[in-house]
Amino acid sequence: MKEEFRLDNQLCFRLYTASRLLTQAYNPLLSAHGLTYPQYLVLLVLWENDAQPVNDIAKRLCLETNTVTPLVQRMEKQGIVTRAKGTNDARQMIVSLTDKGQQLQTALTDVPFAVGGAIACKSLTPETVPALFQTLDDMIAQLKKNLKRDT
Amino acid sequence: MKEEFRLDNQLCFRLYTASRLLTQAYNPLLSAHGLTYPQYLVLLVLWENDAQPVNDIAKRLCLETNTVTPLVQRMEKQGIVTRAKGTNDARQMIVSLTDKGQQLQTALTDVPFAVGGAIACKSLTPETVPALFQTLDDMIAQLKKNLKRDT
DNA sequence: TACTTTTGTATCGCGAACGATATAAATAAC
DNA sequence: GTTATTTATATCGTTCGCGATACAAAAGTA
Repeated sequence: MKEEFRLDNQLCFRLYTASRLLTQAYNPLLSAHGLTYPQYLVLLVLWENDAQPVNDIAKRLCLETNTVTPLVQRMEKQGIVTRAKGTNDARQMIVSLTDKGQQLQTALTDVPFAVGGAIACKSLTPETVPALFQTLDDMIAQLKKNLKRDT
Repeated sequence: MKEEFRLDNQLCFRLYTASRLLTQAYNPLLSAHGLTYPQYLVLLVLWENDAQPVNDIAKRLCLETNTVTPLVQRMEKQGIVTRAKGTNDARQMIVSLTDKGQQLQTALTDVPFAVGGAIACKSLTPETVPALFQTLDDMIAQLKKNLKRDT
């Protein structure tokens, strides 16, 4: 058994597991409002800048548009967002928050804190978090560059 | 716009993105052998210990058995593993590697190195990786504990 | 022994995620 | 100005991932 194949040596498995478990921590908080985690991410994007085309949302979340399109379609069906053809560019589909979508920001105020509590551990301190963010951002940037190159 | 809602302040979004992009880096290497990333994880588990029940594989990967069952069913169809009822406990379904499954370990020898190259960046050094592993392991342990408590 | 509870898998349904493909609109090339 | 190319979405098919449910086997209990 080669050392490189040991599950405990895999960075990817750690990221994969941490991501899934952390998403699970969000779930009860979000599903109480009929939301999923990816839908919550779309809301974060729109709360920062309302009325964005599907493509911009996808780019911001590093997702493909064929993931985002059905995602926002479901959100439209729930009355959280509206979808309207772009006026400048008729190809674009502009996604905008409804009142309900805006109000969710208030309803979800305590979500970040609740999740923060669920992951609080001795390895995550005000000193270590910036370094962790830096490392992850660096990795993400590197992966984006390398993945794009293969296209 | 509250600071806690800024996408750039979200740990979960970073983990989610890093995990997905890193998985995408595995994809061309694995799909060349007809594998997906979760199937590769099952192989890592079985290469360490062959002939395990579905439940043990699921626990090792922090997945639910209703995710692993169809996963190994597809792998069985591909001739990578076999599934057989347990002799001690007839409820268990023991998953074992076929010769083809064993040989994949040789065929995939260079995968860890290729992926290592794709994420190589200045934030990932022999000095920083152990700390990163520690932080992620710590987070994962904490999340497991808190998620279990809600059950 | 008979009954209840727990455990291990499996099935179903739904929402992602993404490769592949299709289509219309905008842009570039000629 | 017509044709070719690129761009923005959308649709389709497959594989996760997981909550809910079902069911048989094992373990615990009376």
